[in-house]
Amino acid sequence: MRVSRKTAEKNRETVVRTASEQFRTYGYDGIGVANLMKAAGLTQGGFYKQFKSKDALEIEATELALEENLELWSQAMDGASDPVQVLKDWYLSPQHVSAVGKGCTYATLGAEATRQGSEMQHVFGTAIEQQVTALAGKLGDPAETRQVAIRTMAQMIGTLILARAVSDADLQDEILQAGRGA
Amino acid sequence: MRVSRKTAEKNRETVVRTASEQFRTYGYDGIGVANLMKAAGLTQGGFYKQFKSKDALEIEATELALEENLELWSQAMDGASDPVQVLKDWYLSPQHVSAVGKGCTYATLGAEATRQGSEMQHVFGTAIEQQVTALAGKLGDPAETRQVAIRTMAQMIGTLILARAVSDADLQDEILQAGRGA
DNA sequence: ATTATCTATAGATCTATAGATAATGC
DNA sequence: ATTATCTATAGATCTATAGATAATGC
Repeated sequence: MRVSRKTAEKNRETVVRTASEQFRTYGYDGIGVANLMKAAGLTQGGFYKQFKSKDALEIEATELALEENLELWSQAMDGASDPVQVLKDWYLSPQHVSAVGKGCTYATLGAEATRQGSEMQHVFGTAIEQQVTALAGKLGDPAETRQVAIRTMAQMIGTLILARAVSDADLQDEILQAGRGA
Repeated sequence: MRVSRKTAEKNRETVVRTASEQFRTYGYDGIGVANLMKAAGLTQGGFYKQFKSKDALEIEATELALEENLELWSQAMDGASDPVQVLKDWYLSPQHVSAVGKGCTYATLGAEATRQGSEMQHVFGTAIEQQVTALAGKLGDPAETRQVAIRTMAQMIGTLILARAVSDADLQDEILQAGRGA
């Protein structure tokens, strides 16, 4: 039953990574500790030896998801001559629309974060600040870049949420196209 | 205990209206039938004589919330010479940011709707289509108006979600200002 | 000997139902 | 007599804890 400390550390990371995808897919309240641990290949009993509470895991999993976000945006824009257009095309692709669990955390959990208390808001606040700074760095005019970066982020997030909320394929297409344009 | 049919119908409407606010505030999974009925001034036992299931109430309450949305946007733009700017100023005001329960349903429940099954997606799809059509009707150039309407909606929704996800007042202000500008 | 994970379960909460109560509506 | 709402509760599920099990690490 017992595993080595190295394996235990790996198991813990697997739980956080699994949770970061499951929360994005089902919401914080949409999946319980038992199913989370099962999805990570473990049993529920071990959970509270690794984490203080489900709330604590929500924070850790969200931090990981938001770090991945930052990394993915960076990669998408890397070396592009028109970084914003490349970012939009990647972010608003059908692949990202259907990749809910591995996709943008702002779009999946941003609205729920508002209800999760001040610690979660702090996690989102820090991440948004970093994301805006990183995106602004890719742009030209330093005076307006932060405002442009925020508008670009908001536009993409709002577009992805609308596209996903819709079942009609034509309307979804129209929404994504609008987001990619101007 | 029993009340007149007229009162019973009124009670049912109170439950739907209360639910439309409570779901926006706490999420579909964040409030139970017992607390919902208590918030409407009734007890939980009567619920299932009025509604088939909690899912059925979620659909009805969301339909009502989305109808109110359409109405509010319309009112905000009514008679304005620059309807989009007026709409943005109203939508991205500090009042709307804090009025979660009575505020925009796309921003509070749009991401969760994706997980609630095809019936809920259909409800959102229909509402989005109506909202886009109504907003496009307020704009000029008929060729691009739907795309502009969608972009405006997405931008506002994304901005509101980001603003609410943040606890830092300065960052929230910066986000809202970016959304109101160009 | 220590401890990572397991099985089992306590206690709270959630959806849904059953049957009692009392006012309406024929 | 009918029925809108109430109290009470069944059964499922959720978070969290207790104690058993068996492999690691001194």
